[in-house]
Amino acid sequence: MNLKELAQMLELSQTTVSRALNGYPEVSEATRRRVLSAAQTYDYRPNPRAKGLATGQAMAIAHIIPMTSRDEIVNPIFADFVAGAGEVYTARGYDMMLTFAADDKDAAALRDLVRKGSADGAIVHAPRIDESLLGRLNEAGLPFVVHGRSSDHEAGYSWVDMDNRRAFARATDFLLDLGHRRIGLINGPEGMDFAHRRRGGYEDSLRARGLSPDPELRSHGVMTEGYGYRSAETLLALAEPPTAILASSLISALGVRRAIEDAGLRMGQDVSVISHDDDLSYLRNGEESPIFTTTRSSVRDAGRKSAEMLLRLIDDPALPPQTCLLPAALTVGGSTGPSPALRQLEA
Amino acid sequence: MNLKELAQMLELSQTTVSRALNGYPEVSEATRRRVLSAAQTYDYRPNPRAKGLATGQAMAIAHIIPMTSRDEIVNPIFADFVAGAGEVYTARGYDMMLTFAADDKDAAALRDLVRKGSADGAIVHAPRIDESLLGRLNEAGLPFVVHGRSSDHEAGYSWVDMDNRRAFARATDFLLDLGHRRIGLINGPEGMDFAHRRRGGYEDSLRARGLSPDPELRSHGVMTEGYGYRSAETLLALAEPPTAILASSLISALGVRRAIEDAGLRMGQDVSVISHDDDLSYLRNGEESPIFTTTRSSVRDAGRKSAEMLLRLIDDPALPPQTCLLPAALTVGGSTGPSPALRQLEA
DNA sequence: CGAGTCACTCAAAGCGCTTTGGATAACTCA
DNA sequence: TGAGTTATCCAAAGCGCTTTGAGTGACTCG
Repeated sequence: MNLKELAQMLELSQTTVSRALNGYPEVSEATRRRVLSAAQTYDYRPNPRAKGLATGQAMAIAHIIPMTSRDEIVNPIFADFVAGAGEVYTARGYDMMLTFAADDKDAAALRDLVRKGSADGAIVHAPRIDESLLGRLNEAGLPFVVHGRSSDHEAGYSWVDMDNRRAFARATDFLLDLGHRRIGLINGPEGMDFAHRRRGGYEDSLRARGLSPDPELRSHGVMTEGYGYRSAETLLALAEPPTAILASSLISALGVRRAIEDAGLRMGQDVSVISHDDDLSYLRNGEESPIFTTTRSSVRDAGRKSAEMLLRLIDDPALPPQTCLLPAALTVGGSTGPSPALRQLEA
Repeated sequence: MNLKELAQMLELSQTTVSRALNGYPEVSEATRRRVLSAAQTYDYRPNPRAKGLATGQAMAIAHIIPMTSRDEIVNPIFADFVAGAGEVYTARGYDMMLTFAADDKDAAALRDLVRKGSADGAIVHAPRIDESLLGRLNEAGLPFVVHGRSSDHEAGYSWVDMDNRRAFARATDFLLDLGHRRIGLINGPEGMDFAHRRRGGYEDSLRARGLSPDPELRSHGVMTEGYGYRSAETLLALAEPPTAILASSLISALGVRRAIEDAGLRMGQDVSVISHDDDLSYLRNGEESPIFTTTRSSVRDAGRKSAEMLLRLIDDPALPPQTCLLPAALTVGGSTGPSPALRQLEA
């Protein structure tokens, strides 16, 4: 059942039917009702492609995942983020499409998207410190929102980001207040923007207390459980091991904890741990009482926020770049406590 | 730059240009080269919507994620699966779109998809034991592939699935061979098909040795770390606790391990653990030496396989339903050992 | 040498929708 | 009463592509 047929059934022109369906004013209420109910009973649904061709609107949002290599770690955050964004899209009738942009080929893929193409807007995931994608998207004139930021990218663009710097500064402050002086940082991959910012917050906080960050206490890597384990193992084997560790993800924090226990130490007593918690639905930080002390910010929520922002941008292209900085809550769990030195003093 | 303009530049008809571009034989090699190079230099890209309208092909695959509630746990497997499928799609020029099908509203969403609509085919994720989606998709005549199966669904459909039954039977056998007699099963959510099959394999294996499955040793739930912890805690507190535990996911296995250690026991000695491992890229089971003994099957690989199967089905609609049962490798790690009874005997 | 092939190429119709630029009839108001 | 509005509706022109059905030379062959 297409427009033409429906119009014939109703003995009306396609124009009138189209207008009735799309809520244009130049249709009498009587005919509109008639059209609407006919559309209902015949279960008419406009062909999105034809509509798109005619209007130039695709009613679809592209999610762009930069990938340097095929085998790159899939971001564990991704599923939750997308679920959040998906809620918003379905409510507004938008489709959602996934694009993997391999660094070399992405130019082509993006151009495909853009040329009044398959998507009305895009969301960029996991940007690097200097994400070349952003420049290209800006040139292309496609509305887009970045989940995260790209520190070295100077041009304006819209983003939704967690306050990584502040979160890690607060976590570091918290540990310093507990008397810890040697604090390890098991961070995300070197080139990622969020990792950059987290390190910034951590180092700022240390410097603010007159401590100079020790490169030995810092590591970068893909945040697997094994990476957390190995990094912590290395840290604990140092001549002067840290009494507290900051982990960039709950997954690697699980590895950190394992390393602590394997070393015969107790987490929260011998070694304190704070992790960032993306509030992933399948990796709750102890449903009842929190195991880890964390800086928490829901990725799903960030997905929702990003989608809403993007749709706003699409609705009104004149809008200046929007930004949204999500705070992270510092919630205290069982993985932190006073530094051993402080503990001795108290005893 | 569109076809018309490109044709004008070349002083050819749109027909010829279109044919040259799409590899039809009735174009001389000379003109084809000319067209191709012009397309190259002017960076011409056909408008996918127009192409779709004209051909009836959308060049897009829908991934359907059944959801009963907004807040349902997002499947942690999803990101990896989608990455695998995405590789195949991009290689073949297909787009990938995500659809969340809330049980009540999905009828409409699916119909949208189907009516020669936005997608040429679909992949259904995480089916329940009786997934009503499948019936609807079959009626609709849209090619689709299910990741997993739907036991109660009798009509034919194509699927790619891990051999859940066999994997869990083998794991159980392995534990039985080690002398374990009380084996716990910390399974996935009750209604999910894979959980159903895993339990089947586990119980079959027990029965084959004359043991009757003890309902007390079995639990169902969403596979978070916390769920693994609580379930294991409960099991270990039984009057006659299990000496071995089967976990349905590495994430909950981490919880199981924590519970074992919190109870003052040692994994692999006092309590053996086997987990299923979906080989997720961000949750490696010990990059160097495996921590857990697992039944492993790569979800990413399943994604690739599913996508390939679907494209085959789209290319040749006459094909009968295809199936692909992926084996799971039983790899021995440090989390299993002889049962305490056997250990004593040996001593 | 004329009919039949072959190798290329083209004009135009069509995919299903929106939108422009009228048309028509019914009303208004001086 | 006749010009100016207003409220409805319509025919037809796109949107950018594929594909059908024909046309045009050049070439083969009996």
